[in-house]
Amino acid sequence: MTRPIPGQPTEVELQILRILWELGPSPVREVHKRLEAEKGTNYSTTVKMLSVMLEKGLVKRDEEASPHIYRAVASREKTSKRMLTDLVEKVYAGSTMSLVLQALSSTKATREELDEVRKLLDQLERP
Amino acid sequence: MTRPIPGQPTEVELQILRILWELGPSPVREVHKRLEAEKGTNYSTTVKMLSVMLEKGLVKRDEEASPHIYRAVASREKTSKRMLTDLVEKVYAGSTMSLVLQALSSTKATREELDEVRKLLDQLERP
DNA sequence: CTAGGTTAGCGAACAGTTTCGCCATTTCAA
DNA sequence: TTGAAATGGCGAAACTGTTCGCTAACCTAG
Repeated sequence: MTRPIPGQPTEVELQILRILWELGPSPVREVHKRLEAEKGTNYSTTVKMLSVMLEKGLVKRDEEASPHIYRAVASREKTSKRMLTDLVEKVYAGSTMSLVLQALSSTKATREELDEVRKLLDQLERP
Repeated sequence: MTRPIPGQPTEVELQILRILWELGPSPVREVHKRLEAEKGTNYSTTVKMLSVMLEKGLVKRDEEASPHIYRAVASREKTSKRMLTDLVEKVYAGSTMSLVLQALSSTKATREELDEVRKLLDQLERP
């Protein structure tokens, strides 16, 4: 398989990142519990994936502590931004607005949420 | 890589879909021209990818015509919607709004574009 | 009709991802 | 202290996606 965009997290890597975002810095055991619940994989797999991610720089770990504590390097926001940019490029040849409109029109939102978007739009228009 | 969601287009498949969306129904040769320009791959590769995509149901082809004419089965909109849903699930555990806000705040938009979003918001609020 | 180019298809090579078995090391309770 | 359990790591197998060489079929100009 080829993942042309280097550094982009793969499927399982993303799954693990999400777990780390939710749990905060955690030992392998904690990450594994979640991962196993989601897909029934082995403890070794979790260890291995984390070590791969460590090499790629997707996570860091505190080796002083025992057991080691892992944490995501990039925030959820940064990661999603990168992934969004990537998706927009791949599907819409770069127009983020097309995607926003697409996303908005295909979701059920509460009035509060829509207001929040409006507020943001106002901010963007007069900085 | 494992792509747990079956039928989701992979990297190159998406690249080809975008070409088909732009060109409309086309023979392999046309698709290949673009793909080669983008990444310098061989004609055989394009043929193979299209046949894989045919099996997956991502494209259809008119076999009467010679050369065969390929066209994307799913529209750009449907595909992006599915991919967005997927991304939102993977990164935000389901909250599309988080993603919209994220996308909006990380892009440069013209006043016209922002107005367009507003218009959509109005529509959504009173149906 | 026929040589040369175009089109289609197959199978195998290759590369990155994911999985796990097995072993070494560490930790901790009895 | 020592044995059982937890932790960490390595390397190879299994998978999937991607690429292409080779061959067959098929047009088409001469």
